[in-house]
Amino acid sequence: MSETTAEKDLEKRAQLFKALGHPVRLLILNLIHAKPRHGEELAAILNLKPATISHHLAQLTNAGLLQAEKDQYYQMYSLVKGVLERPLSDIIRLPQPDLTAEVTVDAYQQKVLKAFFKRGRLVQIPAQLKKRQVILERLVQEFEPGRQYTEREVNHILLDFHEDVASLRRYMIETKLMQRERGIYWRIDS
Amino acid sequence: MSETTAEKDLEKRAQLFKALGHPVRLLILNLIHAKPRHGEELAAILNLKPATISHHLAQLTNAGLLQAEKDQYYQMYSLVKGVLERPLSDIIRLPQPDLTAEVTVDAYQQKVLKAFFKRGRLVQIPAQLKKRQVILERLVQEFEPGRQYTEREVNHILLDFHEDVASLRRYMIETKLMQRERGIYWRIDS
DNA sequence: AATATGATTAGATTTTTGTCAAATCATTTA
DNA sequence: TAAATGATTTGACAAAAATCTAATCATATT
Repeated sequence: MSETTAEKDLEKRAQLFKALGHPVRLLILNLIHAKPRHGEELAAILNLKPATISHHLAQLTNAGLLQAEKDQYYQMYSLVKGVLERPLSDIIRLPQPDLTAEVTVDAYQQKVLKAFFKRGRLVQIPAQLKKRQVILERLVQEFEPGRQYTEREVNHILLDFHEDVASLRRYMIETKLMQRERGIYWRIDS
Repeated sequence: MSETTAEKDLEKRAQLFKALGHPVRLLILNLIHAKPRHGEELAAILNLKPATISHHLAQLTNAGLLQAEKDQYYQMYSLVKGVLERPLSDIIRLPQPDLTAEVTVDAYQQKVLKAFFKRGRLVQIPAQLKKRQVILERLVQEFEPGRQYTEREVNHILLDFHEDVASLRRYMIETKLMQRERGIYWRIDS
């Protein structure tokens, strides 16, 4: 199983928030914000063991929020400034937002389509709006854009999928996927 | 144990980041960012059980990132817009930054002071710069600001704390806590 | 060189979090 | 009214995270 870069990136973004998602680490950031400090000092102030502080500092450094610098044999930690100014949305948002949206819609639609089509035929017309919509959008693709159909032709095409062609026709019109005038039907491009 | 409001507030801030600190929840936010969605759809897309999604949605809603609205018998989730625009620093920072700083410095200093003073006397002059600094800052407070002291007077005062007054005097000058000129010493206000 | 001090790592334990199956609710359609 | 569907809650289990003690490192002081 190879991980895609997008996945790794996602994990990294979550990691940044995870680093911020602990009260002690927020306190540490505030203390260091006042001035750079070393671990022992933080441990004394926060009443925690140095090992624990070390652990928290490692997480914050890892996430790119802190930087360490040696001073004598103290390890002085200071804020990495730019990061904190970024808005949440900046970190939440994925690299290719539209790509995500694409894959997405498909997954749900496919589930519905799979549930209602058996051997190429429509088992049932979904009662629920959202599911029916998915089905109708599939069916309308059987009609060529721009071309005009008589009601008889429409029925013929729809009969391949379900016997209740009257309902299907009506739904098509209702949802504005098709339009009718004087017995002639045509597909409406979305 | 009564919690202070500051503590509760801190916990709440951490909670917001915690809600963001999981890859699945970042994906959910991105999906909902594209358009409002209901739980079942998210479950289908992310290939997780509805119960799990419900759990994640509850966390995001709790943190004030999502809002839910009934549509038929779907629960449609959408983004609470303002929140995502806030910069990280806005959420990290505590209400009273200076108060924190105060309490803070004290805790470390007190630890050092406690370690080196026994029964009012200085057990030992700390070898380490940072600790010595804490001690010196304490000692210099024995001198009145603005007043001038002879070396003999200085020795007299310091002898109450430690026998090696020569070293203490030297450190005081080095660290610019006091100044000397022609045998006269005086305290320097920071 | 020996000692002291702060930082880090490793291992163990406790606590918190993520996930699912099953049960329950609420709403809508038949 | 009965059946269907999505949402939520509960309980159980697995995985991850927080904390500590003890051991090890690195640097500085004596």
